[in-house]
Amino acid sequence: MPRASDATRPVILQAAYKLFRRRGFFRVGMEEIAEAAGVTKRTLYYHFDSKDALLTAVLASQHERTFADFQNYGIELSGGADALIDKLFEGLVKWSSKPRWAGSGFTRLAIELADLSGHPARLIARQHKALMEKQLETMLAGARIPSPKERARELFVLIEGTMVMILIHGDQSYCTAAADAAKRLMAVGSSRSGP
Amino acid sequence: MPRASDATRPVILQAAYKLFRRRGFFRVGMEEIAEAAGVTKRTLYYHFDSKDALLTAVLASQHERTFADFQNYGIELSGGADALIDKLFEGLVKWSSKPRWAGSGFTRLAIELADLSGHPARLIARQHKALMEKQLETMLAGARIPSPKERARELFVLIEGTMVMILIHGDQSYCTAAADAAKRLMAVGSSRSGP
DNA sequence: TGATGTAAATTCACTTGCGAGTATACTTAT
DNA sequence: ATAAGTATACTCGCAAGTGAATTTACATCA
Repeated sequence: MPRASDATRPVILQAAYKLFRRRGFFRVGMEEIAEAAGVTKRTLYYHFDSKDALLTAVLASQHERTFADFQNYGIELSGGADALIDKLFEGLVKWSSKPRWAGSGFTRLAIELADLSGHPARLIARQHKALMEKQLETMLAGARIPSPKERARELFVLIEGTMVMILIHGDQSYCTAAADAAKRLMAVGSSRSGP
Repeated sequence: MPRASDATRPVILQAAYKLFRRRGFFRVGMEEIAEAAGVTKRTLYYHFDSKDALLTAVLASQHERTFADFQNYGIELSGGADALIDKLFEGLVKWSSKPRWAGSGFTRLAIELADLSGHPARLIARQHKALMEKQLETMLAGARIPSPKERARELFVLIEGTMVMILIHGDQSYCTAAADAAKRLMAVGSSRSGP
């Protein structure tokens, strides 16, 4: 009983992303994804040629969602950089509190496929991170921070590192530590403190 | 033809670690590990009860090695914090230049087993990272940095984040960016820059 | 309006291969 | 002789991917 042409795809993509993010790529089977999406495995293969193709589509779709959200996110940056940083890291605290949180799906996949640098999913993850960093730069520029490009990169590294540490230790206090560091970095800019 | 009693174990551990770090846990088979170690799969199961047990032993053994190295590493910190930071991030540049580099094996495993927080290997990875952070604190204290505990944590987050970004983008310039940020963080300490 | 052909969409049941783990026999040091 | 250690040759289950039939939406035509 075929449903409306392209109503199934989004359902599959959403179910697959949920599973991939939580348990990784290799430990999730197509059967399981099919069940979660309420379809048969064969239907999966009707919509996606292979597991790799599904992964690639999932990441692409998730990038659309996430990146759009992040752009809206930065619209009302009435406060300065400190307000932005607080908002970012408070958001991370909230996100990482979710019961089965397992970090960024993009980061997770990049690491899981660390040795497969040519994999299309890797390319998407890379582009996603690059765009997010760029968007962060735009936000910092909007907050009148000098050298926003350099500061954005530093902030991004802090955020990624924080997510890893929360994942490893299950300790969200890394958020406040990183937020504090980030604020100081934005304030200080890149002036070598003379000897 | 049995070799000297416990000569085989280290060989297996080394071969397994190499493979686990490069390709992750789930994509490496016991057969493959056996071949790499120059033994049969059955021999693996003689020395280790299961793949999980092998993983746990591998991480434990690798922690011994790495942590000892890192302790010696900090012995001759003649220079101040800046010298230490340069040394750390230059080391990271060198390490990440290796042909098949795939980041820290501990981080990789923690992420790959993100949903299995009870897994013994996760515990070892966690302890390892905690000890490394502690050792960093000791080094910073030796370099007369104020609040070494807080600074060590910030530095650690930067390092982890840098490794992730290098892995994602294949771009080592994150090292210099992070090193610069780290130096400023150590210099500035945690003084809120008043408005 | 209503029959009907057609292609999109879905299902059930299957093959196939790989990988974890094992039963059992063999080898060598002491 | 005996026990630690290694090898050969298996079982077994799971997961990726497929073949062929089946169901429904919808356009077209009498």
